[in-house]
Amino acid sequence: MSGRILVVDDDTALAEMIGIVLSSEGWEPVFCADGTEAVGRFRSSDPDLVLLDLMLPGIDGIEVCRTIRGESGVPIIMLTAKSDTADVVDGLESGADDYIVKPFDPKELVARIRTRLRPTVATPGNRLRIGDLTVDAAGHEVLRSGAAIPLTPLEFDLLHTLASKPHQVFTREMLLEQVWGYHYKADTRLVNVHVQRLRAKVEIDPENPRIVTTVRGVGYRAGAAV
Amino acid sequence: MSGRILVVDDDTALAEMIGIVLSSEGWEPVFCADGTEAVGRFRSSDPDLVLLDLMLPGIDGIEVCRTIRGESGVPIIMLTAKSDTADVVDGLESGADDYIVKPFDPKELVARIRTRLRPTVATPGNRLRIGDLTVDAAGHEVLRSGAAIPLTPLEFDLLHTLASKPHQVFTREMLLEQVWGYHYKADTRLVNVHVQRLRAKVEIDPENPRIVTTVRGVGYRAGAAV
DNA sequence: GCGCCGGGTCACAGGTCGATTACGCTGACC
DNA sequence: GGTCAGCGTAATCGACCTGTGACCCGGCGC
Repeated sequence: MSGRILVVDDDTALAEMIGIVLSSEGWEPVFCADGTEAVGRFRSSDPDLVLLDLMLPGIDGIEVCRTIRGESGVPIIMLTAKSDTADVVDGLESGADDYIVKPFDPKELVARIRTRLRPTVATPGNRLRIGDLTVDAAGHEVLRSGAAIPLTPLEFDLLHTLASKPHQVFTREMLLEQVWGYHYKADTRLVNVHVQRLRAKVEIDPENPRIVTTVRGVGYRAGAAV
Repeated sequence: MSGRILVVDDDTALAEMIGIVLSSEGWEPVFCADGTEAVGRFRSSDPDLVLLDLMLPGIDGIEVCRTIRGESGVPIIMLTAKSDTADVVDGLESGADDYIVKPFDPKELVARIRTRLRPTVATPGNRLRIGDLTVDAAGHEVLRSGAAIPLTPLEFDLLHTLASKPHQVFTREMLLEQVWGYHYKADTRLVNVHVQRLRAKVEIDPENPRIVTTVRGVGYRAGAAV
């Protein structure tokens, strides 16, 4: 789970500390100390998340937040010394996704960033749960009640992609793009075959798939119909 | 933006206060005071958001959070008296989307709930409500009290189109264009047949349709006459 | 009562889509 | 150079949609 993070704060000492924390988690910090530059820096760096101080020289943080939110759905976390509830409300209403009050514990910062970067729904660490399976992204393996199920790299990527957004339907085109990296039109029957191979390994009863289910006319999804 | 919100808290006084706040914002609160019942209550009520106390009789809040997150991408906000950072981290890592420490300002609660319910790019909460049904566009399925109703692709498109504008009457020509893509004149009886097939699956009493109603001489609409 | 119209119900045949199997290719490893 | 796991392609089979025609039913005007 890597990502580029734009840090907008005029307190250079704090920004430096944040940078260290982010780097240690494997994220790439991009800095900006001025509100007027923030939006331009956002456009040029195209980050995966924005840490935004409310009190900024130049434009107000709220205004920056609105502008960015107007252009993008990127997660924005407000970061400020103000603790007044009214400010929290204003911040969230202006489009921020979260709000952290200084001083804060770096661990909490990391946890909240990770939550925002999490692809919709995921479970702790790098582990996804789907049905009675545990998909360990870091260890690149799939576990059922503690026992590892051997999968080929492709099968693992396929399962991992599906499990990253449980219940969301992926079309074959989406899977070809995300798993195979085919950005152009390709034979979608390829997906059928590999879903079948994946099922043969992970499903308890391949006749009635519960891990990877078919949505006729659309595609596949992780998780059985409730 | 209306929504059903499941409140899991054993402090009945607090729950009542929260209920008042939620109602005043136009949200519909559903209560649960016990951890062991929380998951079942979640499945039956199919809420749009969950407010979850960490300290619960029965199962631990963290465990409840994990279970719900394993089944659904519904936003979860942790609500707790603990202010230790480690708890915040645990809560977020277990799949919660936000974390509020008691005591809290109702305004902040509302702001954070609104933020989670806000349609974002990352979580396209494309869920439509029609009668007692939930139409999940992303998951491409229709739910009645948590249970999925199997529909064919065409039936789903038809219901989704009707549900996208509740109470609006669609002529058969409009439906042929939007659902079938027929831009020219075609046999409109085709629509009758598929509406009938759809009703046979989604209506509790097909004799008295309440999900898809007929407007004689005009067409069909989702929802009963007002 | 009778005929017309709009809509509901049913059965069937063709077609589409997905599951499954088989087979050839390739690159890694010994 | 041989072997084998992993992957892509093709062909077949079966299940399920889906469009169409036929018929029924109730309301309405004559």
